[in-house]
Amino acid sequence: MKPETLNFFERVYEVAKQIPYGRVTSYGAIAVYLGVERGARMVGYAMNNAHGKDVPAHRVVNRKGLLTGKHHFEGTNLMQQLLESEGVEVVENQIQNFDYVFWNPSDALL
DNA sequence: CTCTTGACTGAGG
DNA sequence: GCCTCAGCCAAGA
Repeated sequence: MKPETLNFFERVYEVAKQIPYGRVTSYGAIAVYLGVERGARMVGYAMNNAHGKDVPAHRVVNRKGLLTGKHHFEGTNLMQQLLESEGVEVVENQIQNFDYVFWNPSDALL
């Protein structure tokens, strides 16, 4: 697999798929890992297109650990349920102990 | 080609 | 710590 040949979206998917169980990361972290430090929004944009793929989009939140993309999931709290089923505590769309469950691709895939 | 729209982020008040 | 503003890049109309 040559990431350079993959489309931006596909690269985002590859990173998202590598997020460990029970962990989460941010759009910005993925963007930085992809070399597009200013492309955090593009990551979210890609996630929108990730629907229907094997991409754990529920493990990707904004830098505050807020489930800003929950409205893109079915129902009103599916995203939160998925996270809690993995052991991630979520209250009011806000991930608890965010620093603890946060997974930095640039650090893990170093 | 130009304009709008975001699942974002960092800086400033 | 919260709110607002502006920059950011890609895709679609």
